[in-house]
Amino acid sequence: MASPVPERSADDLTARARIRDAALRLFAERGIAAATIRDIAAAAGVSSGLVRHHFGSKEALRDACDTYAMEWLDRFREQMFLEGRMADQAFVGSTHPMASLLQNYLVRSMLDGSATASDMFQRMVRVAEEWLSRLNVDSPDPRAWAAALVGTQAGLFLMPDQMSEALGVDVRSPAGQARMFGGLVDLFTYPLLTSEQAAQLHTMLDRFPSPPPTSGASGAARSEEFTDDDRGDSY
Amino acid sequence: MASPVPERSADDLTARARIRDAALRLFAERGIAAATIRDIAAAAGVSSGLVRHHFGSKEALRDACDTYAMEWLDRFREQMFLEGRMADQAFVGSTHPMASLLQNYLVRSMLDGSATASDMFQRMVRVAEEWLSRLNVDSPDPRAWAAALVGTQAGLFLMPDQMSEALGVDVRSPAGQARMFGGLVDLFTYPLLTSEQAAQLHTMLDRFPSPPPTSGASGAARSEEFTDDDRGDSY
DNA sequence: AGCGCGACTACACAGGCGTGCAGTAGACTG
DNA sequence: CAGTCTACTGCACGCCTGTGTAGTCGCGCT
Repeated sequence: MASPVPERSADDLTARARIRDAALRLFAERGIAAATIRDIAAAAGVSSGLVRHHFGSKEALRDACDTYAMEWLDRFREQMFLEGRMADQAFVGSTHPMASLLQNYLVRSMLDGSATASDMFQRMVRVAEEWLSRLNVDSPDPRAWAAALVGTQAGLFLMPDQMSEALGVDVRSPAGQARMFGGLVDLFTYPLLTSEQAAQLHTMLDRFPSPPPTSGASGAARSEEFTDDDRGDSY
Repeated sequence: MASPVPERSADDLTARARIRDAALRLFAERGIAAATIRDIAAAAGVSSGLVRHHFGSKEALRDACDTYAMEWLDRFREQMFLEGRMADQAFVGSTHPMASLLQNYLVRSMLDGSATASDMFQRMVRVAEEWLSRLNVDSPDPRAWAAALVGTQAGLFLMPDQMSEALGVDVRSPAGQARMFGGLVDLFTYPLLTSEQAAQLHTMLDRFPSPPPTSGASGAARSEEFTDDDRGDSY
C-alpha cells in the first residue's frame, strides 16, 4: 500500500493514516453505506471510537477520503505526465496499486453522491473535451462525446465481478487488468458505426430534443433511437 | 408506468404489482440497501407488513424484481427484434419508460451482487461477441472486446447525475437521453487509436500477463500500460 | 347464514448502525 | 514532579432496519 507520489509524509504511518487507508479500501469494495465505522476500525486495528476521534463523523471521514484521493491523483498525474515519469518503471510500479484503488474509490464515492468525486468527473470531462479538440474528430457535440467517454470508463470500474466472470480472470489481478484494458483498446480502435450511420443516427436524435415526453410521436421516435442504438451497441 | 410488452396481465394492477413497481423504481434510484421496505411500502401506498406478506423478505422481493426485469426485457427484445416492432412507434413509445427503468434497475442490482442480473450481463457479453464476429473486426481478444463494450455501457446508466451535470441537461429526460446517446454514437464512430497504436498497446499488454505482481519490472511495466491507456482515454 | 381464506394492518422485537461521552495511558512541558 | 494535552478505549444511547406475529376486514363458497 505504498503511496510515494510525494514521498509518504512522516505522520502518515500513524493510526490516522491506517484508518484512512482502511476506509478507502472498504468504501471502494463495498460502497460508502455498506462499509461500517466498526469494520473500518477493525481493519485498521483500532477502536471505533478512535475513528470518530480523528475524523469526527462518517461523513467527515468520507470527505477526508475524497480530498485525499483527489489530491493524490492530481499529484500523480502531474508527476506522471508533466514531469515525464511515465517511463519510470519503478515509479509507475510502486504507485499503481494506490492509483488503482483511489480511482475505484472515487467512482464509488461518486455513485453515493460525493461532490468532490463529481467535481473530478466534471474535470475529467473537460480534459477529455480539450484532448478531443486536438484530434481531428468532427463530432457535432464534443461535450457529449467527452462525457460519454468518461462516463463509460468510470462505469467499468464499478463491476469488477462481472468483468472477471466474463473474462474468466480476476480483473483486479495484473493479468486480468491487462486483458480488460486490451478490450478497451479494441473498443476505441475499431469503429462500430460508419460515419454515414452516425450521421443518420444524429439526425434522428436531433429530431426530438426539446419537448418533454408527451407520450406521442416525438417520445416514441426518440425511444426508438434509444433502443435501436442500444441494440446495435450492446445487445 | 405502462408495461404492455405482453399486455399487462389482469392481476397486475394489484397491490402486489404496485409494490413490485415501487421496489423497482426505488431500488434503481437508491440502490438495493438504501431503499427500505417501509419506503417501498409507502411508495406503493400499502403497509410494510403487506410487502412481507406478498414477498416474504426483502431478498425475495429483490429476486422477484430481478426475475421480472429479466423476463420483461427478454420478451421486449423478442418482440422488438424478432417480431420486427422496432419501427412501431406506439409500441416503442409505450414500452420505453419501462425498458429504461428495468435496465437501470438491473445494473444497480448487479452492482449489489445479484446473480440474475450478473447472468444477464454475461448473456449480453455473449451476444455482443457473436454480433462482433459478424463484423470484420480483427480483434486479438473478441471476448475482452465484448466485455468492455457491455461493461462500459452498463456503467453509463449508473451515473445519471454526473452525466446530467456534464451535459447541462437531465439525462433522464428525452432531450438529455438523446444527447447522451449522441455522445455514445460518436464514441463508437470515431476511433481514438490507430491500428498501429492498438497493436503496439496489445504487444505491451501481452508482455506481462501471467505472473502475479512481484512488484518488479513486470508489474511496473504492466502498470505503465494501465495508466498510459487511461490517460489517452479519459484524462 | 356461517365459514374459510387470502389481503391487509398495527405493533412489537432484536440487531446493527452512527454517535456521544467518560475515562485511561503516555508523552511532553513548565 | 505536577500539569496538560493528545491518542485511544469501552460502553451506552437512540434510531432505523428487517423480521415476526396477532388480529381485522371482506369476499366467495356451501
